[in-house]
Amino acid sequence: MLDERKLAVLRAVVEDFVNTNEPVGSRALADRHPLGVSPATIRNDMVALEEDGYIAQPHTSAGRVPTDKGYRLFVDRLSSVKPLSAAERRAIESFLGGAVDLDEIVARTVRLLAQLTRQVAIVQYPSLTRSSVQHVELVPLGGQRIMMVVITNTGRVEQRVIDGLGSASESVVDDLRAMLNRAIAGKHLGDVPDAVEDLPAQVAPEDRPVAVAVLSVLLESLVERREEKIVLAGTANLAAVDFAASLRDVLEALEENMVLIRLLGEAKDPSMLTVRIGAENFHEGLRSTSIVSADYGVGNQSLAKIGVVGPTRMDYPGTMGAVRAVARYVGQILAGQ
Amino acid sequence: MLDERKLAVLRAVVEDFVNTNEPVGSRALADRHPLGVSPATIRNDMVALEEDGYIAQPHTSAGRVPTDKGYRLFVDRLSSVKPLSAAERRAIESFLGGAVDLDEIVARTVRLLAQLTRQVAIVQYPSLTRSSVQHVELVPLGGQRIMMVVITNTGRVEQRVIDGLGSASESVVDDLRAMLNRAIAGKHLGDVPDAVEDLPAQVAPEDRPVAVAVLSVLLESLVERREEKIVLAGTANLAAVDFAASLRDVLEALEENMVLIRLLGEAKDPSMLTVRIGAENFHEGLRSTSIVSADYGVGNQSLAKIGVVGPTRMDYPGTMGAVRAVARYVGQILAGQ
DNA sequence: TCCTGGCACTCCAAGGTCTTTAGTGCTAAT
DNA sequence: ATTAGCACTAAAGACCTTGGAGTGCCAGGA
Repeated sequence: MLDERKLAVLRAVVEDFVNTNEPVGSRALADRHPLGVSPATIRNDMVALEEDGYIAQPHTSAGRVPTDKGYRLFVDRLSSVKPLSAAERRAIESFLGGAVDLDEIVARTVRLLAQLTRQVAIVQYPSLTRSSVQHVELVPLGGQRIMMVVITNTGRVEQRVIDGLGSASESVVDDLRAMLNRAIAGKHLGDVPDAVEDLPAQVAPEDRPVAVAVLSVLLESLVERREEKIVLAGTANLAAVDFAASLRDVLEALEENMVLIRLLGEAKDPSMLTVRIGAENFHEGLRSTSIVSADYGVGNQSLAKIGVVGPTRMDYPGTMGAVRAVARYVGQILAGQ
Repeated sequence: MLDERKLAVLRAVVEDFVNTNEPVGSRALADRHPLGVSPATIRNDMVALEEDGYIAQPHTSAGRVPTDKGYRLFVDRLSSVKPLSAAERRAIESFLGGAVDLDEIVARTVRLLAQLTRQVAIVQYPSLTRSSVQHVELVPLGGQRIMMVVITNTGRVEQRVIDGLGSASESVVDDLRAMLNRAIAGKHLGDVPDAVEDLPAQVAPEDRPVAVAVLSVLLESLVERREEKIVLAGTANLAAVDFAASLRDVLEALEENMVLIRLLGEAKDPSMLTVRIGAENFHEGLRSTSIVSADYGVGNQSLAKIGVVGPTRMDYPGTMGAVRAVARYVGQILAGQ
């Protein structure tokens, strides 16, 4: 049904359309690609490709444009991830190298990815749920308040103020802190609830309310609150593109963090590049965009995702190469920290 | 030179142009505003206003459009800040009320402001330099590393990993922590350098390298590093506007945090509303935008700024009202925390 | 059987002309 | 000082024409 040459034609259509942003005709194809056949033959192939839904005509007597299905086939079978140039790799290394803390690593990563791809980049903070507790700190503030700071092994810091405690003497706080750290330091966040379950029983009855309050805030902030932070960059790159949907819809979708998190999260194959094309994205406003995402992490452990959002008409090999490379470097940097 | 009526004409021109986004002519003005004179008279006034540079014609035989200078006069003398409706005030209160920590207060504030004004909102995190130290925590990590966490009285938390220390026994860290807190807890950040100057002399000679390393990181992260965090929301609202400069330029400017910080920082009169119109903004990409900003803080102390970026053709009274109201509420919320 | 050159056909995009329309500036009268 | 009237202007829209890129199909050739 689809012989070698028809696939070559589809590949050529995608490549040319990505370059020029104009429907590509049979003559132009024959000129620019060494297909070895005449425009008339290409036309016949195009009819077949169109019947199968891989390309479409904006109107009679215009050239052809790839459909979502066409891009999908291109990504799956007709292209390979394009490795970065040596210069680009060096740029990544030097740019990410100077970061001093997690915030800065993330901030630099997202800007770097936006710059490399000339599209919108998304970076998710290392997930809380997959990391483990490095240390818990309790700091008595003035009044009857305590600040709790939890540090994870990925360098993330969560803080929360606990209010409305009656008595909270220094020594009680000290005891609690020591007890907490004994119980959960090094533990996976998922295991924290079990680990602290019987702690209240171990404190003196009069201090139990304080302990309970602290624990409930701890659990709430670490486990129940699934909110995962993400950062964007490169939205200005959208202005250059003209979308089928309005630019406004796209920008709106990008501001809804929950949508983005869900999109990134729906990667098919963990630890691999995932590409979602056009209507494959469930969100209305992103119908005319594609998303290339990847996991990053330390060793085999995936911590979170990074990704790029651009028009369906994007340079898939290049974008995929950039995303994969940046994901790897971030993993290395995090491992080194 | 500019009598009452000419000012009334200017006010009417601004208001109509903001509403319709089309050059406004003398007939339309006479119809929609009770100026009590004929179009011909209005035309005469317009000539005077144009000679003085308050309005301009896109081309001969078009209506008039306010210039930056015209908007400036409008803001300074012809309009008053429009207070929010009761419903809006209630919305603010309930929306900001549910925030649990500083991050969430800021995130909610910026989204709220974007929604109220239908423009791009900017919120700056409470400045480090103006707050004081609540507590310093040192946490020994694995290896030879220490994590330092500084908590300020505004609820902000700065963390940093200190690496490459030779010896760092538990007791040394404990001593250092106690000493540090004695020296700087409660102190203004600006006073920290003086306060810690002679600390190294107080520790045992063999521990001095550790102390010096910790102090240098502390100073670096608190004082030298002036980077102030800001958050944006509502960029999608820009899509509806058509700018003289390209949308891309505006989006690019908005991604440069340092530019925004500088813009917010250049408020003329602290603790008051500041409006910068069009070319008054030094940044190229923001030549066709205006910025309304205000300080927020606790009591008389200004902690940081919030602001709104929109087209010069914006509803100044309404925007100013929203910015002022939100600034006040954020101050209250922070005070309550 | 597959490929190719040729040809008639289609549709869009660009350019040109004309008309309409909103608005102006000026002048003379009130 | 204000106004009515009028001639004038420039942009915006409607309409037409033209050119070109591209297609589909057919008949002939390898």
